[in-house]
Amino acid sequence: MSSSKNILELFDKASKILEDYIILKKLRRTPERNYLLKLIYQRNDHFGADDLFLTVDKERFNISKATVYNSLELFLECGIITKHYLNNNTSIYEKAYGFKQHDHFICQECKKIIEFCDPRLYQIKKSLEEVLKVEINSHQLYLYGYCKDKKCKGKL
Amino acid sequence: MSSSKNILELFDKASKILEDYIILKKLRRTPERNYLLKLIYQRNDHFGADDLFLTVDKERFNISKATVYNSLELFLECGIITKHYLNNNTSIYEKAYGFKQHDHFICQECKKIIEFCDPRLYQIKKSLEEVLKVEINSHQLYLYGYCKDKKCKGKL
DNA sequence: ATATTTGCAAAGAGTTTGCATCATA
DNA sequence: TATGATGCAAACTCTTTGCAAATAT
Repeated sequence: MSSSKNILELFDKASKILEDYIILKKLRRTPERNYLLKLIYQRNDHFGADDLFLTVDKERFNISKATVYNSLELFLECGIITKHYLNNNTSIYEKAYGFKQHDHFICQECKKIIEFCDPRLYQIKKSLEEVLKVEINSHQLYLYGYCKDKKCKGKL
Repeated sequence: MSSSKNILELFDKASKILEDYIILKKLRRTPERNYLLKLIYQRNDHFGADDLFLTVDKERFNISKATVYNSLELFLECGIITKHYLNNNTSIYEKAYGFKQHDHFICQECKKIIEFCDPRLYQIKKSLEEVLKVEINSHQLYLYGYCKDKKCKGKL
């Protein structure tokens, strides 16, 4: 979700969260992970593991797919990125720290993703916790349909 | 979502929908598809393509995975089943005709799925259509958290 | 007769794993 | 120096595709 906050500042805070997590779990700092996190916070889209892999500057870093997947997993664990499972059995990711939890509308024709945030969802979640007798700590809502872009034909 | 209606009756109506669709699209009736649809309406869970494949009575039918996938695709097209993309990049399906559109809570510990239905979601969808200037024709809402089953340890 | 649907096997895409090497604490 | 992390390649899983044979209309 777009934000007026400085990207660098958010990257900085995400880095600190990662740092803390690394200390907590007695892991190790690596240049690969730092670089990947920076790449992620530089982009403003939903990207796949392979998209990220392809944007690695091959002159400066020799980063393998395994490392990309390992790093994404770690970033997920400490909550600085989120992961979505869209309609083709592949995962897409987006930076999460400093960005409001939000949901997605996906155009079935042109695949455009529109993000939105509706506070009423939180009321629904709260009341469902009681009704279902569960503890809810996250959600993903996907709306599917057709956008009305000139460029998009929409439903025929 | 559990329903008090007769399973056979629902299967019957789903079959008719399929029948109409087959005529409309000038496709052909096949015993494989009929059998698979019956298998689907006999079960009450969320199943993968392979789960369905494995329940085929090998004595009576020699059904390939390709046919399973083809059939599921067709059933989806005419709306008698629904498809979900859960957290491991595989698809699960469930019968849809005669069952209320509903959403899912997934326990992160024991993977149990609890279904629910909240009418407030429809209000949200309606108003988002105006705000986002889109046409919404379906949605999927997944809530994640911990259930409070005795059998489930929940969050540690 | 015609063209859809099938089974089979192979290909494909995305992700995970095994292992030797590297490098951080 | 002990162990976590890496790169590489192979393995794996789920899904799709190509093709010849079967079958519904």
